[in-house]
Amino acid sequence: MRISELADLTGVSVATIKYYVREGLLSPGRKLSERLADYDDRHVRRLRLLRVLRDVGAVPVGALKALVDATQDRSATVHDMFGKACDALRVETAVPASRDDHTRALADQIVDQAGWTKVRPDAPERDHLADIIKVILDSGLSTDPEGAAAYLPLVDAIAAYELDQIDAGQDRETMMEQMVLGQVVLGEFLLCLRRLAHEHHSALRFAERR
Amino acid sequence: MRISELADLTGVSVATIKYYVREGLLSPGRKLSERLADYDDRHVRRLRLLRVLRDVGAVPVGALKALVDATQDRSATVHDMFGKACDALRVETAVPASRDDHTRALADQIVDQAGWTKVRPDAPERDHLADIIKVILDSGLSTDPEGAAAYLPLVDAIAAYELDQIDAGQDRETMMEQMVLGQVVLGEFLLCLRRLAHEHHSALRFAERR
DNA sequence: CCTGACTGGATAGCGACAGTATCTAATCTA
DNA sequence: TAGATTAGATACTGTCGCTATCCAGTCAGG
Repeated sequence: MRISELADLTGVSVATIKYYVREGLLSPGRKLSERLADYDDRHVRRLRLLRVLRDVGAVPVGALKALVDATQDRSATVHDMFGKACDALRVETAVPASRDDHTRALADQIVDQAGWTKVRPDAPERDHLADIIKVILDSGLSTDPEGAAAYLPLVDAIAAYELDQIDAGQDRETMMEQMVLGQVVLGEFLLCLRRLAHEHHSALRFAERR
Repeated sequence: MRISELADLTGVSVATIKYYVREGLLSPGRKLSERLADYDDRHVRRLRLLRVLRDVGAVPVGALKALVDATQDRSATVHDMFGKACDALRVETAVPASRDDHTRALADQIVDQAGWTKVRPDAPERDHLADIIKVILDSGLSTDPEGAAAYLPLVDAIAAYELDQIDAGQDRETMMEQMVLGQVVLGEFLLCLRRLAHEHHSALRFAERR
């Protein structure tokens, strides 16, 4: 199919498609001649995926590039690929405070306590967790620092459920797609449900309070 | 205190403080004279809060303004105020697709099933949930549309725990602060834990797979 | 009293980001 | 053969969240 059809089919403008090709998010079409290339349904799929990630998850274009690159490396295991996806999808929280050994230790302790033995000891996510813990402690949010424990089984159940949804029988590109969509869209789903639950529980507690 | 002290204390530049005052995120200092105003520790608190919301949650300045405005309305109940906070903190997912009655019905059904009876029938979050459900269905993410049911008790437990952390004995501004911090920072915490859990469970399932 | 640093307020500018638009020369299609 | 379309390059736009500059008035130290 030609580029204009691809644009019509996906609702993405021709200019944007060209931009994505330039940025390496989308492979160029198969060249038929100097001024004509052919796009197939793999392009349609990819483009739809990219749009969902941007529209729903506001994933920056640079992160999308990292995701594409991770899929490309065919020597890595699926798990390595997923690890790179997690790294790319983590929003860089700008916490300029210097690294803090204490909170980092707390973070490791939480991972330990959750029983997530397979998390790389050098996973960047651990530092990120430490940063967030630092913010929580600094802002006096948690009177009970062990309260995190309450989250762990719940989060574990959610993550296990989501991973079970991924069909191991598919090719790696499809699996990556499911992983990334799960991470972003179901993450949004989760936060949305949580806001609704907040509204309900806040009503139970504070409806009368002025 | 003078503006330069406020800046030093919070690590926010004088120019940025002026910008926040312009945008209505921060009240102007108490005027001592034509060219001098006094800032107190309420300004320090507010400023620290604003920075956390921006640095950790990437909350847009416009949403921060909505939050401040919601706190200002002293006639509303605490619950109304929290409702406005939820509205402001929802990232506008650009799903240009037309509203869909079917997914909206599904959304209402989920809220129902969760037992969140106190959620306003016209809560904007319901539409947002409908949009996300539409994306989930369109992208063929969920083979099992009832799978959402698995999330509900977990999310409910998390939200209930978080609301219980809010100290009803405080003034409304402090309660709002706790609510908003909980929403944003603990939301980030939750997603961070989830990514770690994803890494663990992905290792269990796909470590060998190439 | 003088001088230089600082202030509130207004306005203009900047850099990153995510596209858009324009142009060119070639090529396809009616 | 004429009008539309294309790949590719380059330049432009609009939004966001600050920054920088300017102004004139004021304060604090010597």
